[in-house]
This record gives sequence, structure tokens and C-alpha cells, in this order.
Amino acid sequence: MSQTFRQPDILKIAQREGKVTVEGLAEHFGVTLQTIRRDLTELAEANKLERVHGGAILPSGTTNIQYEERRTLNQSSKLAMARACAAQIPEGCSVFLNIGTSTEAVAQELLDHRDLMVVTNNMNIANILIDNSDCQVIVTGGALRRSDGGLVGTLTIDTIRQFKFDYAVIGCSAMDEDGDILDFDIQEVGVSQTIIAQSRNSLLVADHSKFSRTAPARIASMRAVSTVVTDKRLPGNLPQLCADWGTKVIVAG
Amino acid sequence: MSQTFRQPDILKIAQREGKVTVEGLAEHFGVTLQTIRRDLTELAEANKLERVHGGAILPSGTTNIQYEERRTLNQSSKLAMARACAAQIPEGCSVFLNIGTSTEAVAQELLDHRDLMVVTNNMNIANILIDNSDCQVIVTGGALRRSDGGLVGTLTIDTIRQFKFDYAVIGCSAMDEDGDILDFDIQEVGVSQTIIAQSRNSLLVADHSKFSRTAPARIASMRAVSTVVTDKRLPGNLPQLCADWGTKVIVAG
DNA sequence: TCCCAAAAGCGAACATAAACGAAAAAATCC
DNA sequence: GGATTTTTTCGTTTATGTTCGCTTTTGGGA
Repeated sequence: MSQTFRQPDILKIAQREGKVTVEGLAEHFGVTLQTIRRDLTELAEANKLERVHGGAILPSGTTNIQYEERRTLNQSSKLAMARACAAQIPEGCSVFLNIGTSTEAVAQELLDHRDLMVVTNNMNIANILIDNSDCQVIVTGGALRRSDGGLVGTLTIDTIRQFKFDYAVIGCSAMDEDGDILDFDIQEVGVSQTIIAQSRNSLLVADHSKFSRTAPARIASMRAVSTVVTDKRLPGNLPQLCADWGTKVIVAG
Repeated sequence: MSQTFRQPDILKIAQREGKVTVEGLAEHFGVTLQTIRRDLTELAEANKLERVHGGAILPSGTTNIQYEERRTLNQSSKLAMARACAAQIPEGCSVFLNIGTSTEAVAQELLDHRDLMVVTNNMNIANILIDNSDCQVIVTGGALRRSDGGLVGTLTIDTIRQFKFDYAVIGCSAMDEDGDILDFDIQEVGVSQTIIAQSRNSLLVADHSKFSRTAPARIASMRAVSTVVTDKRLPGNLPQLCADWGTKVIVAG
């Protein structure tokens, strides 16, 4: 595990915990204190973190700004994707909505759907769909993650295993040109995999920026999902691959 | 640019409470008075706080309505009960908080507790405690009830069964003079019973108005809980009964 | 009201242990 | 086999606890 892998993880941990310690990170990654110090110094220089004796904290007032930023970013294309995705979901069925800003946008578009049963591990989605009185909302158990209101952990997976969904809507952190769906957080990978396994149809919602990123953990191949909703034509050979796999691709907007 | 992990937390507490004391902070963080004094001096030099004898207050410019609000609300018996209840809960333990406005008030008072693991079936409580970064929040699964943000159903009970809590805080709809704890909602009764069974100590929080009400479903007898927190002397023969049962009674305010 | 004394709070100075950064050495990756 | 990353080493800096003398607050009593 090298620098490039650690630093995003450190940020993620910092956002989850509010603070990180040199010692704790060193143990977590199995490296020396010195290495962590260098990482923290670099992250502090990039204004991603604020250095304190013994560790680092989130920059003052930045607790959830990144999240809010991401939420409002790419709003128009995100909205178009959300519309297209919601259009795939008929009324009167059972749906799982995963963690992620894209899936939250989908939830917003599902406010007019009638007679849904929605299961989610995202507190924000539960808060959104509380306004749709024609929709039964079920929240999975799990440890609450401060950064994005997600519920994660074994409890989450155990709950999901008790259901079989007509549709699942999932997001991701990055996508590879060979069709692999990737995520930063290893915890979330297990959840996403379980969701796909428990669903008759699965919809991956991901905008084009996910193709220019990378992430360490692999959720699945696009082959495993029934539909991919995105905002621009898939790059490289992916359209052909998806056609071969029978994975439907919807380009919204 | 803060020097220690403590300073951002001190600011947060100051903003919430309107003031902080040297002694209180020293105890909260487990450091000496001198260390806190140094922190406060630095924060004062950075104009983040204003130093006073025995502690610090918010700078005069940052007039905090919240504090005045809180002071007037202090009179409210619900807050007094919440305070008394939170005082019963030590730091570093596992706590369950049930559905109810009284338990939400307790959650508010637990914002300063450190190193807690809080499990709840109340989305509002999860939203409150998301601000306590020293507290791990776990949400039970369940069907979301629109009226009060509660999570109910078999999923909830199944989740609770997976834990053993040091403390449980429960509310109720009504109490009988013979010491029976009652609720309107039959679904919630099962949850409350399970919580009591899974907890080493259980605290019932209920104001005096609950004695003039009645409700159809029986949760348990006060005999089954370790402590009752209320705002007025218990009516009738109940004090004696509780004494016989070994149920501690705390009258707050 | 004023004054005084006890008590509480304060800050400076010092000792110590933890944390830090620089630089050389070792390991790892292309 | 050269470049990058990580570990090791070591002298320096920083944070914290302790002690002690000083200042402010507080609560009588004249």
C-alpha cells in the first residue's frame, strides 16, 4: 500500500472520525509513525487537513462542506441521470437505494412514485422520502458515518440479506475502462456486492467524472448489473463490452 | 491553526453552552487545569473566546442567542430530567436511546459525553448525536414512522437482540399508579421490552403528565427498570413501591 | 459602605516525556 | 539499475504536569 492509496483513505477516516492520530494511522496501515507524519504534512499543505500535535483534524468549519459541495456539483447532469434512473423504476415495487449523492438525487425523483417500498442505508434518503407518504421507507441498521449519513458495517449487510429487491440503485467512487466498478471504502464494497446479489435488477448511477478517477476496492464488473445510467458516452471499448454482457446503458441529458 | 485536538472541541462546547469552565474542561478531557488554561489563553489570543475568571465565554461580538434560549429553557422540566438522566450515564459505555421526545432531550445532553457507543431506533437522535465526534452512533434497522422518525418492526427488535447495553434510556406514553409502564403503540412495546431485557441498567424518563394519562399496552412494571427519572414526586404509594423494588427514583428540578 | 482575609484562580518556571523533522540507509517499484 | 518510497536514527521542538508565588474574587464583619 503506497502513498497514493493511503492519503485518500486518511482523508476518508478523518471525515468519518473528525480527527486522526499519527499512532492510530500507523497501526491501521502497518507503517511507521514517520511515514504517517509525512502523509499528514502533505495533506496539511494541500489544505485537506489541519495538523495538530499527535495527529490532524479537519480544517475548521469544513466538517461537511466537501459533502455539500459534491452534492451541488454537476447538478444538471446529475438531475438528468436521476430522472432517467427513476423512469426505469415502475410504481408498486421494492427498491434499494445505496449511499451516495447520485442515489440521493434518484430518491428526490422518486417522490412522486406511488406504492413503493424503499429500503436504504442512507439517512439522507430516509429524510428525503419521509415526504412521500405513498412510500414505505425501511432503514437498514448500521454504524452511522458522519461524513455522508451512510450506515455501514456487518449490521447493514445482515439487514440487506433479509430482503429481495425488484430494483437496486447503487453508486460508486470510480470506474475502470475494463468495466470494473470501484470504491474507496472497503466497507461499502461488501454492502454494494450484497445489494447486487439480492436484487432482480440493479442500476448503477455514475457520471462521467468517475471514469477519470480510480479507487482501490472492486465492487463488481458492469457485467453484474442490469443497467448503467450515466451522462456521457462510455469511453473506450465499454459500449461494446456492455452490449456483449447484456448490460443496458442509458446516457441521460 | 490549532495546536491540539482539544481546541476545536472546546470551541464547539463553548458555542453550544455559551461558556466553558476551566475545571469542567479539565475533567472532560482528563488533563490538568493548567493545560486547559493554556488552551483558553491561546483561544483568547486568537479572538475565538473571551477569557473570564474560572473559564471563558464567547466573544462579545458573537452574541449567542442559543445560550440565552437555553437558560430560559433550563426552567423546563424536560431539560432538567434530561440533565439528570445524562448524569447517570458515565462516559465510555454503551447506551440505547429509544423513541420519544424525552429521550431526544437526553441525546442533546449526551453531546458532551466522550467515548460513548449509542444505539438508537430514532432517526432524530442519530441526527443530534452526529455532532458528537467522540461518540459512535449505530442505528437499528426498521420501518420508518413518519410521525416521529422512529424505526419500528421486527427488524428493529432483531437488531437490538444483537447487543447488550450498559444503559438504556426509554420513554413511555403513560404510567399507572401501580407502577405499570404503558404505551399507545403495541409495536413499540415489543421494542421497549427487548431493550430492557438487553440492558444492564435501564432508565425510564417520564414527566408527571404521564401519570394523568393512560394507554392500552403494557411495557413492563417499574420493578423491571433500575431508575425512574421524573420531574415531580411520584403519586400515591409509588415511592414506597419503588423503594421496595429497589428501583431508584430521581426527581429532577 | 468599606476593609480584610480566606479561597479560588492565575501564570511563570522548570522537568519530562512525547512528538517532530532532517537526513542517511534500506527497501521497493519500474 | 535508477527512482521513488519507506524505515531508521538522532538531535530539536513542543506539550503537559508540577510547583510556587501572585492576583482576583468572595464573603463576612466593622
